[in-house]
Amino acid sequence: MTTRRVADLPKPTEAELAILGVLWDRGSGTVRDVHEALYAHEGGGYTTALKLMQVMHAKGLVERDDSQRAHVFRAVVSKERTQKRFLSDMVDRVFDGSASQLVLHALGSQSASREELKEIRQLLNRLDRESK
Amino acid sequence: MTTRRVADLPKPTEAELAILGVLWDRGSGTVRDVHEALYAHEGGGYTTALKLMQVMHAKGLVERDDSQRAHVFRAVVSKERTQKRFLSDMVDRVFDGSASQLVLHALGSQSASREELKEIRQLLNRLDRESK
DNA sequence: TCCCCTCAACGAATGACTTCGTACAGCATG
DNA sequence: CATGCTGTACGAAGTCATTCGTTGAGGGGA
Repeated sequence: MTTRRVADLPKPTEAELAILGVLWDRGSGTVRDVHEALYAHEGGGYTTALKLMQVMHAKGLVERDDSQRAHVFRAVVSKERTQKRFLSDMVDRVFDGSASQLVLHALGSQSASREELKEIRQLLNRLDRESK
Repeated sequence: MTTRRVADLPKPTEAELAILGVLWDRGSGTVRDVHEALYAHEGGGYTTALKLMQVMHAKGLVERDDSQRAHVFRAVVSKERTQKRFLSDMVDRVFDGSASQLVLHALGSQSASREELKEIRQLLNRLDRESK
């Protein structure tokens, strides 16, 4: 396996997702960056972070610039695309394929600010118009 | 481990969730019921379903009536509670804790019927009123 | 009674994810 | 050059989820 279409990339695991989160925030990062952001303060070993990132690279989830001694990693998949991926997986597996059921649960149980509610309402209006 | 508070129940795995889905639909079911609903048509073995349900029973996810020769299983956790659980896990892990970000993604990428949109709007109105 | 069918129990094998120990390379400093 | 620091590579071990084969119990029918 040398290359892989983006659509084929495996779903990130728990630990991989946390690492992607750091890379999305920073744009890019070394193993040390990730280790300090995620593992250092709770005793996680440096090589644990390293190994995970090597695995992620093998899977194609991250790309690596090894022109520096400390290799620089960058996420291959965008945050939005990954969020969408997780979302539709969950709609299928947990909400019987009904996204609006999920939305109702999410709105009902979690808190949203007034601005967020406004934003949701605007999207709702647009959807309403489009579905005419 | 003999008993366990509901709140402590482990998050169902992929396969466990599918089995819970059958039990939620039917109210209860035997291993054979579950096997036929999920595994039979794709060549999955009977003992695979059995083992999974034994594991689920050991974890406390299902209860078992063994007064009949074919034990009858029933979900311990409700569908709604489980949906909520998965939802908030995902909000934390994938959407940086923002439920409304998740809602926006879900509304944007998935389809919803007009009735569903209406229902969402009503909930939105109520939330808006309450946040005053 | 004897055989067959359905069932639960159990253990083994596999594969994925995670964690960590060890080895080794490059570089700077004394 | 020797030492120490920072880095990558690699493999082993542990855990968990999943799948399946085998065994044995129990009940019904020939």
